[in-house]
Amino acid sequence: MSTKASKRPKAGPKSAFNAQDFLDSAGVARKVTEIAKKRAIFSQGDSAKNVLYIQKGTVRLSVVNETGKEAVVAVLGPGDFFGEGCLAGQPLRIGSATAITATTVLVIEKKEMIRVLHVEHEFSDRFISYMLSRNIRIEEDLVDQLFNSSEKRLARTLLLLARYGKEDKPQRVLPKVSQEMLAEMVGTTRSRVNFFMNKFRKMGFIKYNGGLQINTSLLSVVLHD
Amino acid sequence: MSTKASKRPKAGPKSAFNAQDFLDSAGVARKVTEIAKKRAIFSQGDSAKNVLYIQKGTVRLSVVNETGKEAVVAVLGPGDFFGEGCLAGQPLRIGSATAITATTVLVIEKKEMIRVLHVEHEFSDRFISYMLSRNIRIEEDLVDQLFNSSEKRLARTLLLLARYGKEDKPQRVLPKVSQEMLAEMVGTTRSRVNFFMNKFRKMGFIKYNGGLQINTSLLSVVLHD
DNA sequence: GGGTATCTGTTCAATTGTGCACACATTTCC
DNA sequence: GGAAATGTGTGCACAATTGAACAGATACCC
Repeated sequence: MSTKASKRPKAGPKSAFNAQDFLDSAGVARKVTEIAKKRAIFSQGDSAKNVLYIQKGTVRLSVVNETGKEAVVAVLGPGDFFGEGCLAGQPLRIGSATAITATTVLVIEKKEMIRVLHVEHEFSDRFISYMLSRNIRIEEDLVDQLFNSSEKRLARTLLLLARYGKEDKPQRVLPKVSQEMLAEMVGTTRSRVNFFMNKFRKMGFIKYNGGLQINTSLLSVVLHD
Repeated sequence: MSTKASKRPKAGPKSAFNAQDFLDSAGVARKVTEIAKKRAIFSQGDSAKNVLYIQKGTVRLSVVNETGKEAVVAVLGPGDFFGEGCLAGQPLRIGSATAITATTVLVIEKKEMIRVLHVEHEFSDRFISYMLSRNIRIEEDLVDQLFNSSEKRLARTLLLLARYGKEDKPQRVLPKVSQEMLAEMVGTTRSRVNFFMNKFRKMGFIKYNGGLQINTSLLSVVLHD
């Protein structure tokens, strides 16, 4: 399976907002579900009846095409919503959601979600903010695809991954991601990723010390030609 | 100027909802502005202080990179919002909005927008719906880029353009779009677009009769290999 | 510990896409 | 009308990317 294309992890950290508190106080029919590492939360083609909210863990959204190629559309973390397409009338899930690490999600029924959006302003604001920033992120990813070569896209992906756990330290050890996964995130092939990773290493932009370490400021240079 | 990358027109038609009515009834500080064909509504780098709502016309959102290449991120019509990035804290416009045809927009101040979203449920619903479908569309565009060759992307773009004015008629005359613009929408070069357009024509998928006509069902075949 | 599955490094031919260039057609605007 | 700006049809050298293969390195499971 999985041969091609895909996208980066999530952007900034979340506020102190806690969706569960709201849902509790509003008496919402919510359900907390735990998903083990590598388990599917939902699969492409499933019927779509609820919106999910991540309390803990990391979730990967991906799409598979007819020929079996897989693309990672997003990597989300605590405070992010997903599966919200059903609110726009999508009857089926257009992609799959998989837990990358052990994950806890809040399952909110579509109907409930709509009701709460009307009742709880803070919740509504939170959701709108989320949608807005997600939009910005997807649009950036799209523009990145339109403009840049796979080398630059890989550099960008690595930089975003490095920033993931925050900190502006020049060097950061990354959670382990295989070249295959990087290829799916960048939207290219593994051989291409391998080629550029070795190139970056030779140029001192990245290092392998047990985990992968990247030199943020050096690697950034790749983005600006 | 403008050499590369970009995206399709908007999706479905809008409901009978009229934002102005809401804004009027809520006593919103709104402003109606008319923009002539080809005129800029805002430009990349401008400060971002309001959200816009299209009442009439067609608007193109584009981004230019350092080297001057341009990518069309979206083509929007009546009922669509744009410039909403400022609500998520973007202080500057990350792209430009240009009127393709004579356009009438409602200019809603950021602060007002936030207030109205809290007060008017129907307006809030409308905005959320819009954000949801736009999200879906951008994500589709992204997946399209990740998976498909420029030939398929061009076919998809043409099909979406054909569906633009609705109708399921097998043939439809399109609003005139230059190959240059198509290249920006598809995310490739004009020579590539020209090559495929001629190929499609030779195969009878499209025709030039004054305007461009496309045979929807035949062209669809390209998408499925 | 040892077998198996997964990941990495590397090669390479074939395909796809880019960037130009130039002639000609069509539209737009004094 | 005629000049200038835009758009179209081509061709072509060269760059980037794919896809597939295979061997060795590592991680993971019983």
